[in-house]
Amino acid sequence: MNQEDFNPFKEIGFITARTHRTMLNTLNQRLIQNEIDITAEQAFVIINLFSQDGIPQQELSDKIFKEKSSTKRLIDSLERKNLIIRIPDQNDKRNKLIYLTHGGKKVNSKLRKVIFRLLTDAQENIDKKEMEICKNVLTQIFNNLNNENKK
Amino acid sequence: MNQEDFNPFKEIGFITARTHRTMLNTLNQRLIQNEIDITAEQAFVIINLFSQDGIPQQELSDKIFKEKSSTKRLIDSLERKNLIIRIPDQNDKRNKLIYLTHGGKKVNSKLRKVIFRLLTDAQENIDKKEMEICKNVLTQIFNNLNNENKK
DNA sequence: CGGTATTAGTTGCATATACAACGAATATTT
DNA sequence: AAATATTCGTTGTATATGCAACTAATACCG
Repeated sequence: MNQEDFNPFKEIGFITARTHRTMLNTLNQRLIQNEIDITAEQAFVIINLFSQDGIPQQELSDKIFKEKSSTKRLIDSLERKNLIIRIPDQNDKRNKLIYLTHGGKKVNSKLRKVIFRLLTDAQENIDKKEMEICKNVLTQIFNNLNNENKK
Repeated sequence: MNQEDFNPFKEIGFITARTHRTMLNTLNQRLIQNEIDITAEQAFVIINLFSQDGIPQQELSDKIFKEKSSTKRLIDSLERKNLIIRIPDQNDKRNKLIYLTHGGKKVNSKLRKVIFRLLTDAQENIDKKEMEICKNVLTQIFNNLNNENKK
């Protein structure tokens, strides 16, 4: 890569953005097709809560790598749909613990099937080793930039 | 990957989203630090226009893989900053051609330096061959899902 | 113990995005 | 040529996001 003549559209930033957007849009479309009334972003909150029920908002933010205000609003939208509930933490009144409702748990299992299917379709004709390399590279980029942000 | 026990947070969808967001946020921060008064998304419009000046909005949309209404609003914001101008196409009055202004061209060269620097930092300690594999995998995923959308 | 710093959650604000519906211009079909 | 279909740009609507500023609760420190 050369400063003079590099083509930003062939670089990792643009390629990652494009693929991310496509996966997100496809998931959103499939959620509608499968009559699961949540968005792709909300889906990841549900799935995370299923394995870690009753965690504070801040902890959830850290898991899904979103700003706490963004996470709050996702939680708000899920609460309106009665898929999660917020319960104040008696041990530390700053915290609000998030729990999946019965409805939330039902949605979770439908969700997982749709996501699994999407991932399968997305990875068609891709070598498993190359997929692992891809994930490692993306994780390394994330670490490179993230460490720097903490300086 | 097994339907029963796959962990969505270790799959390509989540990893791509996380890395994309981090690159985007880092670029936005650096643009502010370098006193370039545009956002990361607007930056890609400028850069694309520099190599393809005077194209219609629709064509620009296709290049940057965004919905035409999203593209329109990016163009609106750049027009407000006097970095681009819209000129109606006399040959086909449906089209509006987008041109960089003098100010837009000046911003473009500052931009490229910042983006080049970001890409360099992002790719620290990453093997070049593995980076190429990563780009190819992401492009394949994009194609897999994109072709399907057109069915 | 009391003042200060940190943390969790909230809110306001600006930006980005997709989808659907629409009008105007052009292309296609009959 | 007239009717129909497509294309381009626009707008309304709903969602997502980050940053900064704020409040309340807790932790830390002198």
